Amino acid sequence: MNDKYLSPYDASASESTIYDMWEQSGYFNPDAMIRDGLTKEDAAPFSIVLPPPNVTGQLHLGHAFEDATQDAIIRYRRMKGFRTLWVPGTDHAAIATQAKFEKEHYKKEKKSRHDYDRNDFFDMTLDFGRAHQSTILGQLKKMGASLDWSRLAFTLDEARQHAVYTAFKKMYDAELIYQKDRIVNWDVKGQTTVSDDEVLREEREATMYTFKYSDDFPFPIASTRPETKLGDTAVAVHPDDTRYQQYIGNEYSFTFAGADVTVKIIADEHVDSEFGVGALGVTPAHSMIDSEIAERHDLPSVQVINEYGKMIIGNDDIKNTKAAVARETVAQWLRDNNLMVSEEKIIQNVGIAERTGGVIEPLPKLQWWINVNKSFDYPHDSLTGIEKGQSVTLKELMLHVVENEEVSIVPERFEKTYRHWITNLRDWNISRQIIFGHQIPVWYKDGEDMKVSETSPGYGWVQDTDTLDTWFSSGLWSFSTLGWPNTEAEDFKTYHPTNLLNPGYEILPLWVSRMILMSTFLVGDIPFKEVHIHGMLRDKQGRKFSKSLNNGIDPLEVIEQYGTDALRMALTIGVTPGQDMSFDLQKVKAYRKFANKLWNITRFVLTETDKQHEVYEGSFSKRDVEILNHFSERTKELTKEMDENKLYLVAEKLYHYTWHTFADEILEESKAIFENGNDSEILSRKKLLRHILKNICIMLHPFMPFITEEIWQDLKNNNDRDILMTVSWPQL
RNA sequence: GGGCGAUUAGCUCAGUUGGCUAGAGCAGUUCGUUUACACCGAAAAGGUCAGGGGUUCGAGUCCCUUAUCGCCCACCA
Repeated sequence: MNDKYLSPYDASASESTIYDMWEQSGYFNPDAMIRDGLTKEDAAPFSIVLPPPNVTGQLHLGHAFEDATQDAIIRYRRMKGFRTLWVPGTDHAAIATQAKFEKEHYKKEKKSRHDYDRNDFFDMTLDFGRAHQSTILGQLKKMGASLDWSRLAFTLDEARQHAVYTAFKKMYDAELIYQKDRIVNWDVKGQTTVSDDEVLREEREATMYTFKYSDDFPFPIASTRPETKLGDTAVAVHPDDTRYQQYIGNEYSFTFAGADVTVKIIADEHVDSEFGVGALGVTPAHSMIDSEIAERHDLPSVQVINEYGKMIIGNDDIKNTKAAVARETVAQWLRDNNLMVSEEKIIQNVGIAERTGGVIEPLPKLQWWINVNKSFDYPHDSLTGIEKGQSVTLKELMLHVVENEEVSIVPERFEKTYRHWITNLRDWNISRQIIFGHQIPVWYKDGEDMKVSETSPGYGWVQDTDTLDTWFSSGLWSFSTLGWPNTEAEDFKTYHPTNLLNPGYEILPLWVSRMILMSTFLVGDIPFKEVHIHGMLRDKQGRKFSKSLNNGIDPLEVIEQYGTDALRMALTIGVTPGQDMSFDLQKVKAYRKFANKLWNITRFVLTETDKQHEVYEGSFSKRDVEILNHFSERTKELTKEMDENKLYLVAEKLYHYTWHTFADEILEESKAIFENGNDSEILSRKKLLRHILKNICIMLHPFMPFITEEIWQDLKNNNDRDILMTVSWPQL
């Protein structure tokens, strides 16, 4: 026996050696598995794309959680004989990365993006991202992730750039991408638009002002933002509201805080007559709802606030001041002119940009959009339930594949969330006024129509300066990583659609739905068959991990102290899909003990038996047959649960069997047999111990890949495969 | 305002289509053991499955309702 079993299992001593061995074997790559006859040539494919981590920082425990789950599934499928591919990659995370880089760079150099040429700034940000990428890849390896590194992708590399531009052109040609001046979520601080999903809500105290526009105006209106009222072009009331019937259709002109305002009284179903005074001042330029009303009634739009959050009209006290300041100035003006009816403190939700924390100022901007409600003739014939040429909208496609169960969402309740979200989906604003990202492939030249092209159409053409929303490129992830737009690429043909996606529920609208949109339109197929949703990790007290709470746990430190296998078990057992889980180091500790238990079980077996015992040809004793039958029943049950991705059950049952059946019962009674039994009983039992321990290693391998591989190296027989990772799952 | 989830042992959670005496890990109790393992073993303890009502031969599981906590969506101006 190897002396190393005389001391407790030391994860740190063996894990990196084991990982190197795997990596050098090349078997993370399914092609190598086939080449060496470890996977059958005609084996069914099984593929997962790694949700690409943002290159903004390091991996946290949440990533480790995802990695543990996906790697367990991948390792299982590989052992099960599938042609198994897990594609690694990272996300350039446009605005998040740019914001972070700019902040750190400013701290050091006192220079911002405005101090650099566009290309230089882009390159600097890219370098920053690349540096994080290499850290991230190192961390994934520490986790034991059996990703095929030969297929590493980045959402901003050349191949993905080509995919992005191809996608843009196809959608533009189908008239699903359009350019339009519309109200956007403008992040004043970040100086860019953000999509609806990147706007967070924060409760803030505000004042509800009730006032009249002028003495001549017949009734008061209410608003928390009187400064925007300089841009009102209508007052909307409910059509059935008797109080205002007589005014509908009238037009009033007056000067309001120095601005010439003309409002028309209109009737709109949207107005809630119960709320406030039941009359809504319509500001088409600075409110999403109001702009919709304006569109219905064909009202003009007057912009009041610019990109810097400053007033562009109004009297001298107001013009050029910040909107928040102007609010009070206008309120004072109302008081001074005896127009103010009442002021009431209320709590309201304010939109905040997710990445920069800046207040969102809705204002009109010329932007690029994806139209989710436009009908078009479906160009593919490969999607179940939708025929080629059938008239559909992107929204309908997104709903169809989920309702049709082509894409199944686990747990099922998230289908409701998904459906609800898609149903209310508005057009997707895909342009961003930042530098780090895919520059929009649209070119302009004086006197010519704009052109969509991957490269410059020729002399004198200037490219659109906006970049694409980062989710545009990650929406392509399931197929841009597999060779698309070359639809003849081997990987694309073999591995798409992928089998499984393992995202957190918070990313369902942002990413999962976008992948479905892109894939159903561009490829004519679903991006993945199953969405296996995970919950969020929380700390011991059930709080989110966050910087402000400083309760973060570095997975690498946990690994250093307890070993990757222990961490992986802790992130697997007791975790059900979609359910949040609180993380406690106690748990990791417990599974480190388990690793050591397995270590000592091995020590016992290696001490008492040798490879010769495995080929003992006598029959098993009656008791051993009983044990074997029981074990194969368990194996059958566990295999079924693995097929259903019930990792939390399998891992726990293996833990229990190993410790409390194999060690506590079988090993204990073996001692007596070895002392008092007859030769055939002893030989039977020795063969049995090796057989079961080997199978435990095999089945535990997806969860605890390192220690099981380490043990396998000492346990394997001449006719066994060299590397446990490539060994076949028990056949029944 | 709308939607969803959670509530099971001191703590963290399982409990698949309703079916033996409701399980696991950790913590705690008692005893034991140092030639596989003290990162150990054995034994016991611990639950009106949030409350109430209903369906059923049978409910932790299905339905209704109440309560508490949490999350998501929604620019009542």
